[in-house]
Amino acid sequence: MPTSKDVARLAGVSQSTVSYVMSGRRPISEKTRKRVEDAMAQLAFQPNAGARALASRRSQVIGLAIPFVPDLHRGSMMGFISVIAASARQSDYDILLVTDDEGPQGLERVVGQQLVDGLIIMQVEGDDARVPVIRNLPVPSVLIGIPEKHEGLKCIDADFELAGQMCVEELAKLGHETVTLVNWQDAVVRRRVNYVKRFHHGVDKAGAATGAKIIHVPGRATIAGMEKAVANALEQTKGVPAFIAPEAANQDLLVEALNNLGLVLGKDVSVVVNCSDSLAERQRIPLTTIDFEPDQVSRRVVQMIVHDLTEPTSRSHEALELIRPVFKHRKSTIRPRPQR
Amino acid sequence: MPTSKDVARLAGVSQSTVSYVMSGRRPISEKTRKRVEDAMAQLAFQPNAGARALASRRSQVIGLAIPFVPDLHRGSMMGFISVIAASARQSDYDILLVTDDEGPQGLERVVGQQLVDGLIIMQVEGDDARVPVIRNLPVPSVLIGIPEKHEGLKCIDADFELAGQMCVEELAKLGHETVTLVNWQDAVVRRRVNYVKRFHHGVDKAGAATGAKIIHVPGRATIAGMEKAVANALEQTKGVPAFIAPEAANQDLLVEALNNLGLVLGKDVSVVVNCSDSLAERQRIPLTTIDFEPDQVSRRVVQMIVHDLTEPTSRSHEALELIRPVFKHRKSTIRPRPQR
DNA sequence: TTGAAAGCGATACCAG
DNA sequence: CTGGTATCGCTTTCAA
Repeated sequence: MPTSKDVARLAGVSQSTVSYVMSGRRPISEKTRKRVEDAMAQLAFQPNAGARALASRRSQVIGLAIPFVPDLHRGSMMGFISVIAASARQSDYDILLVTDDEGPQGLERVVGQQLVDGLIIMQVEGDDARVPVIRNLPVPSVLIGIPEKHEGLKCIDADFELAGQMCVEELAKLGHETVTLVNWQDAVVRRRVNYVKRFHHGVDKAGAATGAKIIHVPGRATIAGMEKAVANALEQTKGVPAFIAPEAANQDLLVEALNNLGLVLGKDVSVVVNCSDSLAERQRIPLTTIDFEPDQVSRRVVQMIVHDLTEPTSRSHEALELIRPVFKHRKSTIRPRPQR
Repeated sequence: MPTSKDVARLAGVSQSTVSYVMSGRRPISEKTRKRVEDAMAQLAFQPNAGARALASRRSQVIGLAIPFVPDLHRGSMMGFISVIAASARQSDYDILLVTDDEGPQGLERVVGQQLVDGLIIMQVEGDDARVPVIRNLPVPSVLIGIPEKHEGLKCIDADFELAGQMCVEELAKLGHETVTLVNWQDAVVRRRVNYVKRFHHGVDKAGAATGAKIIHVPGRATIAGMEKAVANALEQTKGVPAFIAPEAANQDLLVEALNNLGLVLGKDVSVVVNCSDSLAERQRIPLTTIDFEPDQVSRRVVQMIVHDLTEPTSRSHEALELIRPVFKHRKSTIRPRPQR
C-alpha cells in the first residue's frame, strides 16, 4: 500500500505538502496541488487511518451505542442505524457499533482507546445507566431519547407530548366527546421510558383544553385482555368512540378487538395510532396515523454531533430538540353526527 | 490520557515490557507482570487504538457491509447486526458499518485506509456488485448469502433448499397430496437472490421424492391478486389443500385470502411459512413455521472471519456453509383424513 | 526474562 | 508558497 511518502516522492514535493493538499489547511499553488493529486490518483493512495488518528488525535469515527431491542422496535431501529451511518459519511465520519451487552463500560472503552471522537446513544431511557457514564467522558455525545436528568446534555427525540396533543385535538375537532388512550404495555412502562409520560401529558393537556373526556386503559398483551379493556372503555364512552393506540404492539390487538365487537373502523369508531410500523399500509386498515419521519431524527443527530466535533469553539452546551410528528392516512377518521 | 510509557515508568519497567504484558507475545515473570498490571489499573490505562493499528498493522476492526433494506426485512437485519457486533467483541474486534449507498467503493475505502482487517458482507445477492470488488481486496471476507459465482469465497447462508424440502416432506408426511407454493413477490425474484431458486429446488425435489403434486403460484402484492391465486390453486388441488409461503410479505395476504374463502387454518387447510417474523406469535394464527436461528448465522460468520484473521497459516480457502432450519409451532398443521 | 531503539504513516510546527 | 523534522503511542526486532 502506498504511503504519503510515496506520493510525495512521485510528485516531487515534501511529505508535508501532500498532507496539506489533503487537509487544505494551508494554501497550495495550483500547480503543485495538481501534481500531488495526480500522484495520488496514479498510486491509488489512501491515507492510513491509524497513522492519521495518531497524529491528528481524531479518528473520524463516531461510536453508535445500539440498544438490545425487543423484536417490535427492530425495524425502526434498523432505519435509524443505516441513515445515521449514511449521513455520517457525508461529513466524512464512520460509524462504529457499541453494543449494549458490553455495558456502559463499552462506551468508556471506545473513548478510552480513542477509537471514536464522539458518541451517539440510541434509545435512551428515563433512567439510563449510560447517562452518568457519558457525562464524564471527554468527548461530545448526543442522545436519542430524553433521560430524566438531562441538564447539560444534548438530546433529541420525537415530540411525544405534541403527538399526544395532536391525536386528541384531531379527534375532538371531529366531534368525539370521549377518547380512549390505550396505554403502552407494562414492560415498556416499567422501563420508565420518558416518552410514555410525555405522550400522556400531551393527551391529558389536550383533553382539558378541548373538553374531551379521556379514558385511560392499560395496554394488554392478549386479545382477551384487550377486548375487556375496550368493552370497559365503551361503557364509559359518550357518543361515537375513538381510540388512540400509541404502541405498535397494541395496535394489532386493538383492531382485532374492535372487529370482534362488531365495530367497523372509520365508520363506527375512530382510531389514531402512533409510531406505527406502517400498520395502515400493511393491513390496509382505515386508521389515522401520526408518525415521525425517522430519517429526520437520524440526520439531525448526526448534524449535532458533527457540529460539536468540528466547531472548535463553544464546548457542548445543553440542547433539547424535539421533532414534530405528522399525520398520515388522515381521512379515515370519522366525523360523528351530532348525537341529539 | 495515560500512555504505555506512563505505565512503564510507574511500573519501573520498559515500554516494551508493557507491550508484551498486553499482547502476551513473550514470557513475562509473574512479578513484573503484576507490577505492570497494577500500574495499568492505577492509571486506568487504555491503549491507543490508532497507535496500535499503526504499529501492528491491524486495526482489530471488522467492516460490516449493511444493505439498503426494504421495510420488511429490517427487523431480522437488526438482529444480525447486533449479534454480529456482540460476538465480534468476544474476540476483541469492533464493528464498523459500511453502508450500501457508498457503493462497492465504500469497501475499497475502509480497506484502503486500513480501517478494517476484514469484511462481513450482508445480504449478498445472486449477482452482487460487491463480489468482484472484494475478490481483489487484500483482506479476508465472509459473505452472508451466496452469489452466483462463489468460487474461492467464504459464504454462509441459511439452507433454503433444505427448508423447501422439509416443508414439502412435512406436508406429504401428513397426507397432503397437493401442495401449493406461493412464490416470492416479483421484486424479490427480479433481484435474483439465490435463495429463491434454492428454495424452489428443494420444494420440487421433495415433491418428486414424495409424490406430492406441487403447484406454483406467483406472489401477489394485493389481496385480490392473492385470492385469485389461491382460488386457482384450490381448483387444481386434490384432497386437503396445503400452502407454503416462504416470503414474509405474502404471509399476511395468504392468511387473509384463505380466511376470505372460508377456509380455517389448521382445520381445512395447512400452511407452512418460512422466515416468518414471528407471524404465528404476533397474530396467534395456527401456522407451522420453519425458520432459522438467526443468531446462529451471525455467530458463525464472526467465527469464520475471526478465524481467517487470526490463523496465520492457510489463506482464505473457499467455504460454503449452510445453516439448518428448524420447525416451530408444528402442531398446527393437519393430518387429512383419507379421501376415499 | 528484560531493555533500547527503530520504525509504523500521518500531522503540524518552525523556518525560509 | 514550500520543506525539514519532531511527534503521536505502540509494536517488534536486536542485544544483553
